Amino acid sequence: MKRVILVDGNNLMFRSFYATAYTGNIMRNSKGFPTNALYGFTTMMNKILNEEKPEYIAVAFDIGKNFRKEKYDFYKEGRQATPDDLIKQMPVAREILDAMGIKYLELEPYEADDIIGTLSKMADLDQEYDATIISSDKDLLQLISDGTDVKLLKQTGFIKYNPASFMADYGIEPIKMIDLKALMGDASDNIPGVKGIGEKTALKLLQEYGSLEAIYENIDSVKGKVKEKLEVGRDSAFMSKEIATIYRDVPLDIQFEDIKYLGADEDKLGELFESLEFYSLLKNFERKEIVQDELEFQSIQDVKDLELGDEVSIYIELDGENYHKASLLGIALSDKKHNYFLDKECLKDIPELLKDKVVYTYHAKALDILLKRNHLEMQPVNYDLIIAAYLLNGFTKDDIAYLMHSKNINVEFYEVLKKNHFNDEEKLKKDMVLKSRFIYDTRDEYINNLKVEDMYHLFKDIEMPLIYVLANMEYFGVKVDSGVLEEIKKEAEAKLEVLSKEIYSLAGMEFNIASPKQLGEVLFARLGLTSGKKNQTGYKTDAQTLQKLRGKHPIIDLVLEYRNFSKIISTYTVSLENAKFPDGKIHTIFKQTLTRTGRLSSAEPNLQNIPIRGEEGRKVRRAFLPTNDLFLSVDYSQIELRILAHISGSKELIEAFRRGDDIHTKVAADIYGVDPSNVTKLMRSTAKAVIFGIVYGISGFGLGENLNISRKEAQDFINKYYELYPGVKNYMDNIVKEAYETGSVRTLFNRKRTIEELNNKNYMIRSSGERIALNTPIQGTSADIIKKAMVLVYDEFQKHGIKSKMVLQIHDELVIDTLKEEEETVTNIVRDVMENVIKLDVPLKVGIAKGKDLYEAK
DNA sequence: TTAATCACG
DNA sequence: ACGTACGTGATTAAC
Repeated sequence: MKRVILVDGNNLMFRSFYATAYTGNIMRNSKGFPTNALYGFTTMMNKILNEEKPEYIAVAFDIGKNFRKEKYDFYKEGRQATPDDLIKQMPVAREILDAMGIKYLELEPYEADDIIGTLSKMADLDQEYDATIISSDKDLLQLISDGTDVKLLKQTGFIKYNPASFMADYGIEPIKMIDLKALMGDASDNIPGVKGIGEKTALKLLQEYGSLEAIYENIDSVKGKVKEKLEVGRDSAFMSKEIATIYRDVPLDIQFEDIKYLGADEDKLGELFESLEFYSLLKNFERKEIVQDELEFQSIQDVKDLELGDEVSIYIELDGENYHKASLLGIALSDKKHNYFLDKECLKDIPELLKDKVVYTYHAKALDILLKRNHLEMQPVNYDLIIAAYLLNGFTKDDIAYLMHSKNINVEFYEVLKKNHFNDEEKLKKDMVLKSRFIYDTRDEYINNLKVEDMYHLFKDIEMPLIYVLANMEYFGVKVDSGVLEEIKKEAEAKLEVLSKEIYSLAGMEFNIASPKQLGEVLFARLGLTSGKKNQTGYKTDAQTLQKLRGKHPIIDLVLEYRNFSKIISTYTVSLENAKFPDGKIHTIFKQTLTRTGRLSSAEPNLQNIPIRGEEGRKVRRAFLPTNDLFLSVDYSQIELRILAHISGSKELIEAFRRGDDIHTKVAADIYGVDPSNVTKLMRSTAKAVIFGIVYGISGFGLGENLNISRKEAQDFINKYYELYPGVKNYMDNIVKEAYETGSVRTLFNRKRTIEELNNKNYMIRSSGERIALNTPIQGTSADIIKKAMVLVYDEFQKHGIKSKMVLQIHDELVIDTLKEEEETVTNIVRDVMENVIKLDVPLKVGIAKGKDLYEAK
């Protein structure tokens, strides 16, 4: 028996497209070509090849005119037009199939269904062949027969139907699907059926009479309303049957031998995947080199051989993404006329070579840290492409290859380079000089775009100098005491041991407490606790859910405690220890070009989420020690709310801040209508939640969930707040309106964020866009402010010869590793700079803490 | 690789 | 009728 796989290509493409399109940001390659449907389609085809191992396979598509539509113009009427982004991908699907060695079939004026029906008929007639149809379209179920089964794709997985299993599910023969549709119609194809007859009645009728024809032959034995409806809808029923019937004699003129699976042409497929940027799919096979652009350049061993103009671009390539430990592979330089590749030994000459020149680069922070690691020092560069590109487009990935591809210059992506080509010196050189050339050649354009977008000041006076502030912070690092970490770990492990024993005994079995799946089973199936919401994989067991179950069973508290300690062990002892460098310090990477709001992020390891809220976790902070004498921590007090007060112009909020009120207490007093002195802790924390919720664009429902109160009560709080602070409500309405009009929002420093979500037709995504519009100017302005403060603090330190070092930024807080003798000066500088960095309608206030470790400095 | 969870502002 | 708070990074389980 030979197996034939028949794939509904149109169906697969639509499915893949809509599976991801709803998020609003569909997947595209660096040239902006949409690739989401193709990606899903390709993985699906790979899966089919792996699972089915077909000898014969064909993929059917719709094309051109459609005979059903020609005859009945209401057919598929009212359907949304196929999105352009999907149409564009359709021809490429065919190219992919060609490269995969899979035949595709299409013939005007037939639909994919008809082509599949024709081939399955061939299989039905030929004893030697069995067909399997793959689609998520139920219409194809009518083709099920002894020789044809259907793999019906579901959201996850599939159901395989043969005549028996179909009968078991539907209670009718597969071919009767047509009659079923003739009766009940099909809204998506706009097939009318019989008005008033739905699936239930239709199935009953068919089970009783066998077919549409038989029903009408015996129409007199049908009773009541149903009979009336059938009589009225007679013509419509027969016409619907005609439309719903798959045509099985499409003149394709092919044999099964014509659709033999040939296997992939890997070179061709590789090229396609390259251009689509499907790197995960490329990993599976060796490829031919991509055709790449070339450039004339000189390879240099001795810098004496260089001739450089006044403006120079430099690009370095490292053998890893963490520039605190990666090694240099080479250096590329370009000026107006020349391109050079310099051996890595030339690094030592770079500072002198570039002295007093105007220097451009890509990722100046990595360059600066590389130099520092080699005990070299260079003047700040004048222009960093990575920063410019990020400010102009928040989606920019941090690989220059993406920028270059978007301008049709084909260099290897870093991910691929790292995997395959670090040893290929010639290739490395060629790519690197292309990169330095690109930096040089596009500089004016980027600068100009920044000016056009009113972000040149932000670029030049904040982000560019900040590069060096961050480089110094990262390079100086934070000392970590392994002994303290080890102690915390031991203690936590001991707790875990006890806790797990108790948990096992309460559960009556041993299981992996760290597995949400197993834990859910134990809590809700075994112990019978009333389960709350479910997630994709089963029961929700997160802390919020478990909190609500406290008191219902002793195991809950133990599980919460278990989670607490295991988090401390894994994330805050073991991995922090692993992150230590030979100098006994941690050197994080502050990512300057990642977040959509303008904040920094910290990684490898993240030093912006060291525990503080819980006492057990907070102890981890004892392990963070100053290299100098003490830590000074200065944090903005309620900066986001002050910014809200300023940009909304809310009179009430501004006055409250000017008076120096405790804002949460003040709002609580207003909301509850009591005197501030009578505000309870609960009232204050409720008010705090309301205020934060407002900043995030929360709904009554969300606030209710959060505070564990009814949606109505929560909504009342929100309404009350709007009533008391009309300026805030006004701001919210205006900023959303403005965002819809311009497609973007800006911070006080003009940082721009485009919000594509606002154009989405999905309500949920659009709402999310509105919340982003609301929140970004606030969060982003706060980020701008502290960034500017960091630059100024750094400058002041230099000016006064301060040896204390800024080491951490945690969004609204700066931590300074301070020398005892500089304590007072440093405190004054940091406070003054932070509070006076910008004049708002409300004062900026900071809180100050000091200590011998990070635990105390808070 | 993805989903769930939890740490921070 | 819908689905429900902004911005991050790291670990683990499970596929």
